[in-house]
Amino acid sequence: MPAPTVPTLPSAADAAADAAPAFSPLYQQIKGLIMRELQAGLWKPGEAIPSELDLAARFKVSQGTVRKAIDELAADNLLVRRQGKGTFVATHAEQQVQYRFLRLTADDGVTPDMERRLIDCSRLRAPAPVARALDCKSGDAVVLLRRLLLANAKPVVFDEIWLPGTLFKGLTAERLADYKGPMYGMFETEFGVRMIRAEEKIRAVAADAATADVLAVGEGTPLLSVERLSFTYGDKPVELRRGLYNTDHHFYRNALS
Amino acid sequence: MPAPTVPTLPSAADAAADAAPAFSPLYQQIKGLIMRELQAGLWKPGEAIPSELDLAARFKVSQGTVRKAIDELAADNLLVRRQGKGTFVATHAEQQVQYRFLRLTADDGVTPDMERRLIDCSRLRAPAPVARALDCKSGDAVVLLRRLLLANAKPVVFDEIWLPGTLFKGLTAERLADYKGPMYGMFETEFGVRMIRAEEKIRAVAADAATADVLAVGEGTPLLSVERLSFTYGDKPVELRRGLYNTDHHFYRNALS
DNA sequence: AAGTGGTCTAGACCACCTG
DNA sequence: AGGTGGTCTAGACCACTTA
Repeated sequence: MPAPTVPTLPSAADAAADAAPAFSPLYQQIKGLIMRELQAGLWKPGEAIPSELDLAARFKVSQGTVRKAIDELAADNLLVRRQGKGTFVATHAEQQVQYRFLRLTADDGVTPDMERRLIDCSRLRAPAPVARALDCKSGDAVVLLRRLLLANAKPVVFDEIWLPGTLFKGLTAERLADYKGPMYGMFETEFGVRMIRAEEKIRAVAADAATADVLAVGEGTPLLSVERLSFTYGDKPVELRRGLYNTDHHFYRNALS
Repeated sequence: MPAPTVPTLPSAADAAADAAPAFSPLYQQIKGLIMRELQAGLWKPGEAIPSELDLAARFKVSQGTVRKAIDELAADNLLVRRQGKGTFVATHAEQQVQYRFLRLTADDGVTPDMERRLIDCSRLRAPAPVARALDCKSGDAVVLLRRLLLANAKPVVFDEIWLPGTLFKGLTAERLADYKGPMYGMFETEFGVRMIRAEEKIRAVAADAATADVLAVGEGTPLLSVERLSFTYGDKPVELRRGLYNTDHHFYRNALS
């Protein structure tokens, strides 16, 4: 087969061909197609996707092109490659690191495994700031979760978690309490909502009376305020979370490069 | 030329062939060689390195193999690729983002350009914890810098910066005050010390009297404590820094994936 | 033994930048 | 026009896993 000059993928006719130049390398188009199938739920988290040769045949491109597309998806943590076995859809469940997004470390350097304790789970109308973050209308139904994370039976993190009500219909305190493993794992398997990436805004704040109480610290104690906005496919925000961390014996770690 | 079976780079005879298996793909060996030349200062920050074809010929491998090595170095932020121009040694100077490692953002979302104000610069003997972090002996000569970062003429960050005395011989308050551009840029051009990556530990603390004074906040105000350990080539620690951030109108941003 | 991802090659052409 | 990085292909072989 002769190599055509920058062949446009025939099956990948761009839907909304706007004013944008919108011409991208083949492997980017392949990446987009794979991402769409991921989003559509064609392959479930933890499952293997078709082999590189399969996909190459399917898309009528060379293995190398598929490889480059998958490489990028793996770099984005959407896929996980395992030599000899296959390429798998990334998941928050069944993961060696219990909490992929939690950057907390104990002073002695070990990442403690933490106990979860649900405080309450209520359904209410979204306050304006929450609605703005979650990209829905003020007053829309949302779920508010409040919970604690404890290390060695001592509370370290107090979380308030807002979720869009439409996506989490049957979410109740019981189901949360029953579920073993990370919460994001449950969101995947029970609600089909997969957290892809998140942005955090970190500040230092003083503990108010209520917070001081649940965290068992003095009122006014400096706490780390971690506001997290999590996104699923298509950069759609699906979780707003505010955590208050007691950093007396733990710290938030970050790597720069 | 016939393709030998997993050819070991002839010029890359491993120095300390320890008990370690130590057999790695060709492109990893190439990556190591390029890194060594970077470390040796063969190419200065901001300069172009030889073209891919040049390096391929030099190392007697195909362009694709060099390409993969360079791809990883670019992903590590050691090199910067520029299509049509060449591949360049990454630098903290001449950079669009003034402070590559500073994750501070104003509440309105803009990354403010900040004014630097040096408080003092002193040479002293390393306290034990500093020596431990910098991997030198307690009592060794170190430089201690203290400075402020201001946004709109208001102090936001108070930094205490420890540097190994041996690497920063001629560092004085005058030279610091005179230098325009980011401090890490000066470290590169004046002292040949290049910061490659860093690790940060973040906590919430209460402002003590002295800190409250320089940051113009009340004593006890919650501040973000950002402890940064920076590394140069070979994972050698070369800077310990502790910043105290006033997060009343700014936050520390972080991306998770 | 068969299947998967991982490495390596050689060659073609494209996109971008500079003289 | 000539150089640089960027994309794409086709084919070979290696390393790892499973049956």
